[in-house]
Amino acid sequence: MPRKHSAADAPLRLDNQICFAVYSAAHAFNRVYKPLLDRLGLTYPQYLVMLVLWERDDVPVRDIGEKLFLDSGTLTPLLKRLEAAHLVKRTRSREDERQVLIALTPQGHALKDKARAVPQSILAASDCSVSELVAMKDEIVALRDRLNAVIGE
Amino acid sequence: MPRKHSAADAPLRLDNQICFAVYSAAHAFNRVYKPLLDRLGLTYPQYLVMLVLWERDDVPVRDIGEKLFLDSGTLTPLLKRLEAAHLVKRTRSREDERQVLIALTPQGHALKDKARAVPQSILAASDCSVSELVAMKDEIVALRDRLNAVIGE
DNA sequence: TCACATTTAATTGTTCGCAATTGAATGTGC
DNA sequence: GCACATTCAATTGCGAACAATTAAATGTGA
Repeated sequence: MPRKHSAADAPLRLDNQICFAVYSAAHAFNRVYKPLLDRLGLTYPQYLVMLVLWERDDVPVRDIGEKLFLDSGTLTPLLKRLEAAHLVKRTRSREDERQVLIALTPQGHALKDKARAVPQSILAASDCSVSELVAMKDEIVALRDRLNAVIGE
Repeated sequence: MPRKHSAADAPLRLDNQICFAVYSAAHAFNRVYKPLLDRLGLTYPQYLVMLVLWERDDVPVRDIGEKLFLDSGTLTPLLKRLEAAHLVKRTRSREDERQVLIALTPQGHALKDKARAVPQSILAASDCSVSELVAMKDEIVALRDRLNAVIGE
């Protein structure tokens, strides 16, 4: 007779699933970021794009997509919103007319200084030592990369 | 003179951010789940709702939301889709007419058996021992709960 | 050169996720 | 019993996220 909490059901229990842990942690991060990013006028995915651009400017959409694991269906409208906010400029590459190059505007560059406060606040909110966070991050990245390897068959 | 990779910029670098690790790992999980859940006719958030219901049936929307950290704006349309797929039934509670109770249909119950294959496939894809995954899961859940505690001031 | 595949971004349609609002039901203090 | 706040789901609007398709530019082989 199957009981309410049979051992066979353990793998299906919500609290046993690492994917739900990751899923719900991502949402929790988003909620902590929200008020911080509101001050910058950015959403979290837009913030990620800006992080990429602050590292290297004038890159094709495809490069941004590879770093963030996002495709053009997500990035095209997002980048248009960043352009509407005067943070980036989108121009067709002259060497390869298929590519659209994304470059920061002066305002986009300037926003970087304001953004420096964000990681500090997040560190405080996580209530955790830097070394612990780095260790966790490395584990999660390793897991992510193994998962992504499976997707590519 | 700020160089290309100055130490002051380290906290803003994408690869140093645990939140991006979590964010991208969540997407990677989603992509691994996709083909498995397609066979069940479920999306990942729908699968999470079914996990909750397989543990305890006939619960108000609010209870599901608390377990999954989702609100009615997300759950109402999702539950209507599950109802359209004949997996759940939505009925107003007679004790409290504000509440909508979600109950599994026979088909919803039956789907549980097919779902048992899912966690196994995920375990294989993560290419990791169960004990390692459990340890990681506990760390991530602890981090998530600290973040959620900050949100509630 | 010319047919053909590949690359790249854009578009369309569906589903999440959440903030803000609405409206009905319930509970509370007086 | 009645004004008032609270609770709950539903709704609206916006921004991701992604699959599938489209269209243009480029590369490749015969």
